[in-house]
Order: sequence, then structure tokens, then C-alpha cells
Amino acid sequence: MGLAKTEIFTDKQNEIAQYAKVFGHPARVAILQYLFKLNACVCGDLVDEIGLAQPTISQHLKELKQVGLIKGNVEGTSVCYCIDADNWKKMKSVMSEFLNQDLDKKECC
Amino acid sequence: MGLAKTEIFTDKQNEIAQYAKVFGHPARVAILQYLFKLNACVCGDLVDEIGLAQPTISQHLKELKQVGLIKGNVEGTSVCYCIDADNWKKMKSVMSEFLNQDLDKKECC
DNA sequence: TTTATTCATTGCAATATTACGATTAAAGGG
DNA sequence: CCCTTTAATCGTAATATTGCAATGAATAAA
Repeated sequence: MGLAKTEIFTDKQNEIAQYAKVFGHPARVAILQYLFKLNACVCGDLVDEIGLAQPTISQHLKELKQVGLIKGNVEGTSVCYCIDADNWKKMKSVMSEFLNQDLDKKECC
Repeated sequence: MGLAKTEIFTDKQNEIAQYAKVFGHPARVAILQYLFKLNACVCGDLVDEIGLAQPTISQHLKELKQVGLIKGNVEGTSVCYCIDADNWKKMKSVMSEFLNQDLDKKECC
């Protein structure tokens, strides 16, 4: 069906999945890494930096914005993007809790 | 196209995206949480635990197995699943490096 | 041997994702 | 007022994902 049955899962599970889904494409990972590397806003060179067409980059930026991980700021004809630090921290805490589950004392096959 | 252009990204970026993609569905998150909660192998009650049909669960388990995060052990007619601790640690180190990028000193919009 | 149980696989329908050309909208420069 | 630049949006093709009914394979139980 291509449609996840989100209603049968907890809010937390859906939240983790939603964040993870955004990271689930290398272009979005690359965009975020670039934003981190620059220590500043990026005004448009993402299309040159990553090797994808402008509409494609724009679409990926939109998804990153929708989950709140980046902010965009209009500056003349161009738009400046950067990491939303507060939301990144929130996301990190949700994902860390999931990733750091206790691996000890597992009676395993 | 529905097909990611993985060749234009680094191995690390593709690796992060591949792990994240697996976490990008709440059913797989739920399966992993259940495996963690039990502290032991799970032999088949995943279908009852999660509310999805058996073939659907089987498919999600396959994807988790393919990235190495779980192991399956045949035991008579049933199969026991559990977290692959070594690979989980490897995944965690890759994901943590990505999530824990430096948020300070960002001149932002 | 027959039957039941458990799980994987196959096949398919519905929907989502990825990518990009074409177009549009908005702001600036002349 | 045009023209350029920049980025969002639209439309569409190709592919991927999700979910399940039906079926198959393997072992256990009778």
C-alpha cells in the first residue's frame, strides 16, 4: 500500500521513524553535513555542492524544514539556510534514547 | 525516479542514510524496541505484539536482518530473533558521529 | 503418514519517493 | 519598465515501499 499504519504505533515510535526517514536519503545527510561544516548560513550554493538539480535540492530542503531541523531566511532573491539548533537538540535526545538502549545481559541465539 | 543517486555521495553518507532508512518505519522501530525490552530472543510473538499481518512483519524483519541489526535463529518450526549487539554498536557509532556534530558558534539567520 | 504449526516467499494493489524539465514568483539591477 | 537571478512549485516518469492474501517449505505432533 505504500502507506504506513501509523495509528497502531506509539507517538514516540512514529516520532523516531519520522526523524529517521528524513535522514534516510544521502542528499539530506549531505545537506546537513554541509550546513554543519560551514558554521554559517548557506545561501544557495547547495546545488553546486551536491550534484543534484535545483528542484531536487529544493524538495529535500523542504522536507528538512518540515521536520524543523533547518531554518530558511529570505535575503533578497536568495534564501539562507542553517541548522535549527534547538530542534536539532530535541531530535538528538529522541534518537539517542532509542539508539542507546541497554545491550548488556542479552540472552541471545 | 524513486531511485537515489547514491554514486554522487560519500560512503559514509550512504551508510548513514541506509541505517536511517531502516529506522524510518514505526514497525521496525517497534520490533527493535520489543527485542530490547525482552532481553532475550523472540520466537514469533512479534505478529501478536505489533498489529500487522505475518508476511508484513516477516518483510520488516528481513530488512532489519539485511543491515545486520538483528540475528535470526531457527529453532524447530519457529525462528528466534534478537539484536546483533556488535553491529548495533557499530551502527550507533556511525549515527552518533552524525548526530553529535558541533552546534556551537553557528552564525545563523 | 497425515495434520498442524510456524515462518518465508510470491504476487499484487495502493501509495510514496526521487529526480528533473518547465514554469512561476519575487526581488534587484539597469 | 525590462531583464536577470534565485528559489519555489507543478507536472510527470521511473522506481521504491507498504501491506496482505495466497502459497510454499520445513519441522513437529498425532
